[in-house]
Amino acid sequence: MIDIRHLREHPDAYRTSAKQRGIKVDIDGALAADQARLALISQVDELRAKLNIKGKPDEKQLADLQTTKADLEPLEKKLAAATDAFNQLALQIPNLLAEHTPEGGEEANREEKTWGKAEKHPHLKDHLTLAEANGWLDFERGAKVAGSKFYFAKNALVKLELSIVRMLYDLFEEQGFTFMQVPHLATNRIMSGTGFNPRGDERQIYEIKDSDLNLIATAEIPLTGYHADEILDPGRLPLLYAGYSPSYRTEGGAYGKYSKGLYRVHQFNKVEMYVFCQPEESEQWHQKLVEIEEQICQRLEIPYRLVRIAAGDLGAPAYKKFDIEYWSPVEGEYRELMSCSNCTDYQARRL
RNA sequence: GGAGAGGUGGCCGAGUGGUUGAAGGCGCCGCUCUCGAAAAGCGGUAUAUCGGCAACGGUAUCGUGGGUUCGAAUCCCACCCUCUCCGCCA
Repeated sequence: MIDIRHLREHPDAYRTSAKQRGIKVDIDGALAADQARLALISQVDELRAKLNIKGKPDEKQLADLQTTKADLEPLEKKLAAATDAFNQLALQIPNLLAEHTPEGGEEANREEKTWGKAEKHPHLKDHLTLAEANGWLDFERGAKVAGSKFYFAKNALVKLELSIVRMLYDLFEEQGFTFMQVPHLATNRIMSGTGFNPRGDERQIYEIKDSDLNLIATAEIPLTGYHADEILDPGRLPLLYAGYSPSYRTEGGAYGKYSKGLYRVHQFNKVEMYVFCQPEESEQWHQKLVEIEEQICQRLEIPYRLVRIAAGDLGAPAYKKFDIEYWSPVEGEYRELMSCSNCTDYQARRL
């Protein structure tokens, strides 16, 4: 959710952001709905003020109160409808764009730096061939149990993951993060507050039938919801959290994208870092998180590059985003490994 | 799954239809006292939103959503959550 007062004053900034992201939103409609809403709020408040008398009314007052109440009811209904109409439009408006966000789609993503040697070794086995040959991955049986793109991980691969997570635990502890295991289900409200569409057309989320719960697509979702409805004392900030959880994604419409082996699977484990901080510190913390991600790659001796994500490749909540892509020596190209976004107050306002 | 109890401000806790946004206490902030601190005393201390340059004023908020009423923290209905006991399963 954007700041409506900011939108009133700077609608063009939001128009530009939406346009560059390739998101169609009705800014003028939202502003008009906002004005309609404001007009109704003052009318309703005025009538409510009349109703708020102190003590017991006499008969004449009582008659007036009943008239006022009759006038108020239709206005309240209008206001509720106007508020809904406004919210529906406002919730679709994406966050602002940071300065120097590259214009264009995925192809406009800008390489900021590289680390390590990017050498191609086509004679090496790819991860799937290697893992299956060693009995580390079993997609066939995964499919038997849960369908295509599900897998069993075994032995050394499991040990590798546990080891990496253990390493991250130490790193996060060192950096002052609270490492959490989180609920793997979240309500519609928390999902959409985070910026995911659990029930929309483009949804990538598994929903739980006959409930308003969904499987999380990232630990970002429960971590964002962790402080929902709370007003945080600035003295407690920054709050540094890390979450470790499976991520469940339908990956609908993923055909055509690179999807061999462990790419585009429906379930994978992931660690998420999350910081709640003062607005004026968010740029600094964003940089810090990117730095930690780089440190992780460097400790693991994984060659990578840092990429600034272009406007057209950003989701609605992100104000600024970097990806870290690791170098794949088999394919001879960089592939997405981690990402890091500054969402400013977008999720905070929704939750 | 069944039975019971309960959800009130930063925290504890009063409050069963009308000057209750809510007693009292704790905490916090300011002042007095003190060389300083503690103690004591006095005063102040919720959030959101609308209007206003501001002072300030209006509205809403006592788990959530509905309902009754001129008026609801208080009465009715549904749901959510917590605690205790029983059952069932692991």
